[in-house]
Amino acid sequence: MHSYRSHTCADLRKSHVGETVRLAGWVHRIRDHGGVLFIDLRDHYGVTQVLCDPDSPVFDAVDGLRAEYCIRIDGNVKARDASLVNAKIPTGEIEVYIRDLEVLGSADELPLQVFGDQEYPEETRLRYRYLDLRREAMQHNMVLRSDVVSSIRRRMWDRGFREFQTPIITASSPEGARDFLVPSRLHPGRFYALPQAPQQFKQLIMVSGFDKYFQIAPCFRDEDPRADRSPTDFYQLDMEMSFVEQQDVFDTVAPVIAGVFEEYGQGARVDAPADWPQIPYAEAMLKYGSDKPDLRNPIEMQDVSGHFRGSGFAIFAKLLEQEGTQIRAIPAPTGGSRKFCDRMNAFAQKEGLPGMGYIFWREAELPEDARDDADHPIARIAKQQRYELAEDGRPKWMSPTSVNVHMEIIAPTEGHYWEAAGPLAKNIGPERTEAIRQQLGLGVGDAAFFLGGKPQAFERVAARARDVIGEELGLTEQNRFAFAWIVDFPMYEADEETGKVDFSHNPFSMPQGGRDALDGDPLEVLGYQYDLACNGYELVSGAIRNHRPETMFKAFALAGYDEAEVRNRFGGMVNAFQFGAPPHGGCAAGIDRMVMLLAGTSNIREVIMFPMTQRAEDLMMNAPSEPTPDQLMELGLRVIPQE
RNA sequence: GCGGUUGUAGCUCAGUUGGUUAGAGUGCCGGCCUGUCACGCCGGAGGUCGCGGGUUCGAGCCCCGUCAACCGCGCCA
Repeated sequence: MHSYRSHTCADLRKSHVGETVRLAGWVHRIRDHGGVLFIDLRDHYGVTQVLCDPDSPVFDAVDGLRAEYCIRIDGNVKARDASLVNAKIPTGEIEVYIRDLEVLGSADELPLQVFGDQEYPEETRLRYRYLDLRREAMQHNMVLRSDVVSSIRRRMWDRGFREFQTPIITASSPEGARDFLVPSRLHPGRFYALPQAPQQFKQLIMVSGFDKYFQIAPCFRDEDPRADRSPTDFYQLDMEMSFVEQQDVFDTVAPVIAGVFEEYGQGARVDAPADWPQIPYAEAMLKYGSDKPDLRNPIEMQDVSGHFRGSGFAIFAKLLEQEGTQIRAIPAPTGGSRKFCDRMNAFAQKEGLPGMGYIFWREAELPEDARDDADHPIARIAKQQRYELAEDGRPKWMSPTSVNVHMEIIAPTEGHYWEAAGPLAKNIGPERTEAIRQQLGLGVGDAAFFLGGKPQAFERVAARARDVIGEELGLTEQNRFAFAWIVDFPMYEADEETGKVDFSHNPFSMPQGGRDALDGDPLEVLGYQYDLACNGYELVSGAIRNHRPETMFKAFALAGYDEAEVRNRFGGMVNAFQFGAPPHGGCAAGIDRMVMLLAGTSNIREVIMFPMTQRAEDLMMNAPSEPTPDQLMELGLRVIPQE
């Protein structure tokens, strides 16, 4: 018999009854009934109940076992009595009567339990990651990760892509994030860098004529992490194709992504690639305040500046006199209560804004003086509200936003109207609030929130407010993966303080309109640069590349890099482009993020085997650590003591 | 670099207005229990209240500083 096992802990069924088997695994749980001991023996595959009665030659040894001992047992498979079958586990019809025991690895008292679903602080989980990983949820996440990667490889392969490995120890690409540097022993004072992405290599692979490349590639960036962003290193499905335009890349990648989400999305609705909208960057920022909108949330913001210009609400009216300012409304169907509005206002303040003005609509009786006076402003408003049914009987004011939220609301009842409530409404008067209501397509029971200033200053909070409003009002659809291509990214942006023009995204992207487009205002130039957003996350980022050296030099010149500097920094690629570079483009999809979405978590560390902490330390391996003096000497380095 | 939350038994947490000996669950140790599958019952051990300083007759609780984890800002072609 094999030294450790004849079966796994998930194998045994009624058909094995009578056999002598050998199992190995961990002691998941012990139930001691004095005369009889039950042990749930667990391995990667499942759990089998092992029974030890006083007749067993190893009774005393079994009595000494504790949770998470790694053991090997021999025993006889016996059927359980019908009343004792455990329907929760596939092996629940049998149990193994133990005859021999070998302790393969004993266990001290545990810093975290493998059994059960108790939550533990991440510090504990990361320090004892190997125990954390034994837990059911983590075993599931890691298997999912492996399956997703496998599925991606198969799908790419099936589309004619081939996987090639690119260097890990390579040259710095100083235009992007902070590099991880690796000192060179053979060249003291010089450093390699870990690639932030295989960007230049994959473009060189296209120049080399391979046509379609992909790689499950590690990427390294020395930046601070977020919940959805791993520090130090992460993995991307990196891909590139020759002789393609933007739409060709979309048509190639979308089925791969959609296929993976359908395969592992556990029944959640996956929008069909044909239905993925292509939203220009500027439109995304206006409607969602973000270039990675969550389209499960139907709320769309609108510019309502016109209604506040010269209005009685002095704060906004004055604000609008400044250049580049705007008042943006976030409609909140069904959010029409003071309690909800106040909570959202407090949210905005917590996020660092002065606050969020709001209006909400409620049904109110017509004022005395409006009842018999058809020209009374309130009477006119009431009349409009009563007759705004469309031909199909649907309220005219219903926007796509509100249409599936409250179909039952038709119009104000006789003698009533929809009164706009809230301090903001009082300041700007009934006509203006009614115009806002009509523009936003809201009705009784709804609310709208208002943010003013320069869009860059409030958009981030507006986007989060939109998320929270959609979530709290139950407008954001669950069990769905909603995708959208964000296109037409600007090539350049101006630094807010210095006004200096720099690349806003990938400097290797082809400007729309090519070389000629670069003669005008740089801030107007759009790139063939695109992202794929899914449920509020940036899942994919890519571009059609700039493969013409002269266009590239011009593009870099606009950002203040002269030809010599470009040759110095990107010499390998620039040189290559002088020898017949094909038009090409591609993208990179975040593997960790994809698995995170599929695992239904919002913490990327849940799907990374051995993640770093927020301060980029590995608590388990004790990294980073101090080098020995010999190592430093050999590398010709000296550490400057920090203050 | 900045802001916020958290830090109490091995682990997860409670701890009131600053007031006697800091509690519960779980785990651990001991005892009882032959059908449990989150087994049950009885008993026990286990505490630098993150660390340092301060206020006070008295600090887990208030103040200052500091460390760590997390969340966010900056950052992230």
